[in-house]
Amino acid sequence: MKYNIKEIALLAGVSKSTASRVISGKGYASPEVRQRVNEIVEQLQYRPNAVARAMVAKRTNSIGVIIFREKQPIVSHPLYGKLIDSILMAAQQRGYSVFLKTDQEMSIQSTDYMLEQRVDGLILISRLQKNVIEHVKKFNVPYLMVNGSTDDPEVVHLVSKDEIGGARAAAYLHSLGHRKFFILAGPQEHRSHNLRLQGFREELRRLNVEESHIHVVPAMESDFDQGYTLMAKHLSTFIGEAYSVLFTTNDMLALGAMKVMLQNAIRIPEQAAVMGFDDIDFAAAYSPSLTTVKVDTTRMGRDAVVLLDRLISRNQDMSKLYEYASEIIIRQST
Amino acid sequence: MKYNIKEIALLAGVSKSTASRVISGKGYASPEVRQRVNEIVEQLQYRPNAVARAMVAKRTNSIGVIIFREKQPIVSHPLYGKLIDSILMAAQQRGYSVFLKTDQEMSIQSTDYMLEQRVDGLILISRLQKNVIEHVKKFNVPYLMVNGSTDDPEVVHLVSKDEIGGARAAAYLHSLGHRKFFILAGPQEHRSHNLRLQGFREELRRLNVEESHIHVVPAMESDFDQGYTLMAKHLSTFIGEAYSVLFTTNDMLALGAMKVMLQNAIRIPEQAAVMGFDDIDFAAAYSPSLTTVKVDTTRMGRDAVVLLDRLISRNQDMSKLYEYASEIIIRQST
DNA sequence: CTGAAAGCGCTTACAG
DNA sequence: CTGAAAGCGCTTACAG
Repeated sequence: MKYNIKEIALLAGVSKSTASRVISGKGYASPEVRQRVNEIVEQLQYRPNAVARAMVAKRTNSIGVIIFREKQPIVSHPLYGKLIDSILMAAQQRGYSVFLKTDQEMSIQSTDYMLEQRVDGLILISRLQKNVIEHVKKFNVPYLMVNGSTDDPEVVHLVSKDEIGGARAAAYLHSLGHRKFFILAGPQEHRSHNLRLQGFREELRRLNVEESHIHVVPAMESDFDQGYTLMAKHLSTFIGEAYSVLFTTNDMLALGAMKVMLQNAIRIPEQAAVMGFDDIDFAAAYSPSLTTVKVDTTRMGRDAVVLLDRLISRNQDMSKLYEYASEIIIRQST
Repeated sequence: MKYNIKEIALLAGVSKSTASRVISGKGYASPEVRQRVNEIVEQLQYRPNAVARAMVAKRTNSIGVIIFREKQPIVSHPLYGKLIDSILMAAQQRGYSVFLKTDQEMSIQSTDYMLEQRVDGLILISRLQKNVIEHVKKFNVPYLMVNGSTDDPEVVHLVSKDEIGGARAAAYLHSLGHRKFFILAGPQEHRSHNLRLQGFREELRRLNVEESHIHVVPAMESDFDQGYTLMAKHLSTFIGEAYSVLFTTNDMLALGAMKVMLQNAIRIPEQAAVMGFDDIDFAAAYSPSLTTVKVDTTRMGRDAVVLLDRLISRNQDMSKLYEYASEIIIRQST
């Protein structure tokens, strides 16, 4: 039930070359021949072998997407899920297939695998080891980074303006009258957690908020459980020292912390306000819904594909850094 | 910077055949030759071309995964995200790359695309049109269905025991003393929503719950917003007629409905209990956390790969239907 | 407009 | 243990 072009050609009474021309749609063929071949193709449900095509074209029309992340969930993480959805959609429109891989070891191995598959380009997501970039470079395959961090000015990367987002969050909360800030700060080796915290703190400084009125609790992870655990641990401090607001460097931490607060009958936002960062779907779904800083993941995903496509086909010069504005989304928690 | 085996062979001073043998690891080669080739490979960072390999092996070592779903979110849907995570992991362990595609039109096209890529096997997820199956069959490529519905006894498919799960949910709620049941039932053309509702109702019948004490509201969608909208619309009925419990055919609907209840200061579970189905991550994260029926998506994903692998390599006879027990997870909402 | 030939980068019998 | 040859399924100049 699987035919090749030779058989199609034979049945249509033409040469492989001619069959190829009509099937691939490039090159001349008389209308009669064209029709004859197409009939056979239809009848036999012939599907050209993309592997063979890739072989001669030296192009697979596929891109590799790797998410580097230590912890499960990976794809099922709300943020990355959104990104993948958007990448898939954009890739489809441009005729790319996508190989998806997650890499918990943040190793070179998954990248190597993609390289062997001869993907036309690579989208590297999240924090990856420096040596991964070094490695990819050696093979000069087009690639770009989304939401990662690098000090290498040559790397095309898409990031959100986390520092500004953090600053805006601080300004917004300050404008609401808050003067004592409790902060849950995710892993500082992550670019975004780091910049969000920095931006937030700097803005508070600018606003002359006393250092002693800012309490930062470092989080080793950045998930719901961590938010929950940490808030449970520090709740007495939070209440005892009368902090009026909690800011976290992502939504998951905020949601986890909020759950503790709700369980302890703290009224949000009356007794304490909460603000996160990312705007994952569940920020809106939670009750009370979470005020946050929105990162436009959908757009970043789409742009990643568009840019990679440009890198692949025209290889023209383009800027290396793409920054996405973040927007404050005000909801019930503040 | 991209070499082929011919160049490696040349530099190592051996024939392509020999180089191939050491690189692929099959076939004889003297230790000295082996080392010489490996050195060159290492030095040049040679990576064999998987496309060419696939060509001769007539095997790509890749599988295609397609999620059929009308609405966004697709990958970012908590349930499917989990499934993908698990599939990715299992595929990696078995040396498969995975092509991922989402298909909003539930069409044949995405499948065709995978077929052209000559994937070794196909995992079809969620509800798909009947003609997709017909189509795939023609190409006799190994495939299986996860969480879909089919009356075709030949199709290997993995499903959860939704009917039993529904029945158990009913029995559990009844045992808590509930006698008036309000139900939000997702699209009945979906196998799982349908069976969950059926199982639930049948159990109530068995328990002699009066028909008039069961109120079923049909939902056109199965997402958070739909749960919210529907509950908002029917809240007066719910309260007015003193239903003591809400059961929904999935967690998203439950969470949406719960939000309405919380906003109307209904105390959960004191005034009204809520129970969902799926056990997505946010069921546990919500406040109050949601009692639900757990579907072991992680296991289904893993098994899907294992079974597909068997289908691909040994093609041995195997059962067609794999059912997964569902387990009640009791949390704060009941 | 059409066909024979070469080639994409590998692997795999087959001889030696 | 090693190498020459054929072949996987296509496409692409090149002649005609």
